Amino acid sequence: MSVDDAQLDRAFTALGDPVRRAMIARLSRGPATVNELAEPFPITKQAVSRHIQVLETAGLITRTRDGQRRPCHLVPAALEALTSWIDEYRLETERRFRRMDALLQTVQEQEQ
Amino acid sequence: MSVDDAQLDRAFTALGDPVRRAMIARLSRGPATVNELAEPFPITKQAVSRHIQVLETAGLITRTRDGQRRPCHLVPAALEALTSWIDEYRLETERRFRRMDALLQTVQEQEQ
DNA sequence: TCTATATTCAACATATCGGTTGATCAAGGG
DNA sequence: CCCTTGATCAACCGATATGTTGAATATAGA
Repeated sequence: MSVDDAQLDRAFTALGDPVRRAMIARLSRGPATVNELAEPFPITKQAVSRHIQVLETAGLITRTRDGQRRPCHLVPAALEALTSWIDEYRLETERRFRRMDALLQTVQEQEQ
Repeated sequence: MSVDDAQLDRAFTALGDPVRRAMIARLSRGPATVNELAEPFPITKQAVSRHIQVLETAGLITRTRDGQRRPCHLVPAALEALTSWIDEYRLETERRFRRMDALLQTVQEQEQ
């Protein structure tokens, strides 16, 4: 289950901001409204509202309705898509390193 | 082994660009110079050079020297730090979902 | 219905980003 | 000692990001 390039752009860029990462951390403990998410930050509700829109556009959160509130919910599958992308290249690199180590080992044994 | 907030900013932001992600993909298959990394892209070498600096500042790559070349190498540990950050919150969310499912199950059984 | 609360929209200022061109620096090879 | 090659620095430009304030919208509740 992979996502397109533009969606990866939006998701990684969304995580590149400390306010939005703090919101992710908060939402991992349960849904929260705009006001609740805004509480820890010294910025306006409007600014928070836009951070939330960035996270939603990136697919990292979804929003429901509860009267006049719009609770936000984390989307674990979206986070998983990001770790999958990263891991593909990290694991390839680590495999390559191990092959190099093994080769070096072999060469050293030959020399003896 | 965690990294500070500003470093996470830089690393996630660095991954939020398709050119830089393509460079990461390329480097997972082995070291490459600025010219080699520039080859697939219709942009100037200077622009590529700056993308590389962004990746280096983010700690995602390191650079060695080979004569006048400056080969780039992927740093798997830096990638691992990012997946760890993401996974912490994804796993917490998934655990919470499972607790909610279990609770719902219990309630439904009570009703019968 | 009137008012308060939750959220968003619009317009604006400022900063950063990603690209360009042109100049510069550093190392190698004839 | 030149000249080429690899890479970077500096100045500039247009687009986008992040914050502000003020107005608008929508639902709740007396």
